[in-house]
Amino acid sequence: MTERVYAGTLRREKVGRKVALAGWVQKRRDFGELIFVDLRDRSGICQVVVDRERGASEETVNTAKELRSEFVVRLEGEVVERTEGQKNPKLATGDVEIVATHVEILARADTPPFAVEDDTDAAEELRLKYRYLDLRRPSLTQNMMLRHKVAFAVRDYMNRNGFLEVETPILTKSTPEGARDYLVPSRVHHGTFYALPQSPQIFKQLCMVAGLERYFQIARCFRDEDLRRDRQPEFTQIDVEASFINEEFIYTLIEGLFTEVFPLAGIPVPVPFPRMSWHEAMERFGIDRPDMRFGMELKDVTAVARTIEFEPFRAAATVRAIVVPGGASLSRKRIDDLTEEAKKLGASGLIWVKFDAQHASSIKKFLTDASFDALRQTLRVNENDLALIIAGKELKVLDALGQLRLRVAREQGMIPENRFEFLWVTDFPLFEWDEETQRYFARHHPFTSPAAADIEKLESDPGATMARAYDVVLNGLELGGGSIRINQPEVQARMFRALGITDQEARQRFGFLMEAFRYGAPPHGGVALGLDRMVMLMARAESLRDVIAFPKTARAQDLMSDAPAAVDEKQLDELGIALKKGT
RNA sequence: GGGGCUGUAGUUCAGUUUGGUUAGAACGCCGGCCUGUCACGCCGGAGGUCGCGGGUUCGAGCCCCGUCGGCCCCGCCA
Repeated sequence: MTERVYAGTLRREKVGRKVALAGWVQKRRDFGELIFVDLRDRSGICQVVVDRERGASEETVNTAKELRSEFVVRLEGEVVERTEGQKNPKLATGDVEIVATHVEILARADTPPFAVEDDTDAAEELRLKYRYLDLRRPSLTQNMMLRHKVAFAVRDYMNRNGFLEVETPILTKSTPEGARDYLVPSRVHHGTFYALPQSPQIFKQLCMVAGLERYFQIARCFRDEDLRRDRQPEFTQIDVEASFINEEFIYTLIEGLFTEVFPLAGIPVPVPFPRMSWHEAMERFGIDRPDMRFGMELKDVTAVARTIEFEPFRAAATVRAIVVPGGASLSRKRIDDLTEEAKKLGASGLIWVKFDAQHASSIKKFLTDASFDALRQTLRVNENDLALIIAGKELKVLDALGQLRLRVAREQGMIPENRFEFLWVTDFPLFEWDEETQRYFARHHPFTSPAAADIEKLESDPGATMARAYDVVLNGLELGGGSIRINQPEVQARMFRALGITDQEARQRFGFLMEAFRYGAPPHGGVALGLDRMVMLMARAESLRDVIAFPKTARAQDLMSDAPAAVDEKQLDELGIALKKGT
């Protein structure tokens, strides 16, 4: 039997070879006794010629006539160079074609509900229902291949660096706090539930207590929260933990990993990555994961604003601005829309100043020539720039302006394509104050170590305590984050107290971890990277759905299998579960 | 939980403003012809639960109410 080769790999070097191809019919072009068939397999597409005048029997021609889109075929023939004028530069294999001697239909196919081709305009809803057809489209096939390459490279790299891949339980225990858990009822113990892991956090720390020293896992994680284009309810983390290490070890490890992974998609990775404290990120970009591909940084104009007879400026704790280059040409309507957006983002209002001949501004009657010039100098604007100014409480102002910066940049086309700006964000506060519940909660998680110098602040000034935590950011997207953990039981106890968790609650929720730490926990720390997001950026995809084989919709359903679905009464009985009326 | 957009042949859409004869187009599909196509071409043909349910009306794809699904954003995501 002739050896099968992949259709997309055929090039001029293969001319003269007898080969077999197997795959799906992309397209048939029928000229009677001459038939062209585009054959697709996962490697690509190659044109096949079935020609009565070039050795194809009548039977072979008749078989080729029967072919329709998505039929599965096996065929044999010879690789032949096309004559000049017959070559197709649009096809990677366009210099050659297969002159077929034999064609066999392995499986027939119904007409697909949409054409299997890259530039499909089929609705995503339809494509998700027939996901196996969607995945045949070369761009999705290639995304799956890229994802495999990334996962494979990660395993290889981690292995070379002495990390052991350890599987942790999927059926685990709910730890309230954090995201909503997916629950799995226990049949053996009615009324109790497993939770699917939000991350293997506690187990990987137990691996450190267990003395495995270096752990990693390509781990599925589950969070029952609403979806976004970059958020799926189940997703994959590259989960890493190591003992006897510090922050620098993690930075070097991950930078090294990225220098092997991102080039798989042609993306260069200059190391080391720049680093920025959380505080600086907030001040300059109004966000803890700044997109460094463009400027338009936030500027502090509080001092100048105080000189303006405009009450909101005088009353505000702080006044900040961004400068939109050439933004003076923005229409009044557009600026009004931005004002609306700013209000939705929590700003009390949006002040704008155009640095054009008219000095147009929403506060023109308060704006003297002197203050206009002072603003011009402080902001270092050019002619025809536009300043967008927000006054108010510091965090609200920074946050709203940071969001506005991103929207304006997107709409004004200020974000360069094909640039990849990596960044470490460091020195996070350990706690965040929650207005709603009037208490502190852990910004990262409750096992994050406070900075050595700040341990005493756990009791005296929790809000000022810095964490040994870090995030790795790419183009404004959080790729991952981690921390050096607490390994001293008494520090952990103080941490729980600062979080308002009683000893009893702590024992109930994390007792096994607390107990484990009494038996000698090495200093350790780690990081978790979003594999899906990494592949999404590498594939230049718009949505996580484009890099997950079988993703869920915005309402967390699988349109192909129809999950989630009702179950039999019998199944519920076995679990001791009765549904509430009306559901 | 809130906001925006959206659902009409297999597919992508038009038709909804101003309710009115038989709901159109392109691609795809089916049959025929065709030896250099790769958006093949030419001739002929079939194909509709206007998401679903109810209401208003002499009459609803179009108006009203409800409901289901898809996408994006806010909240949420330690």
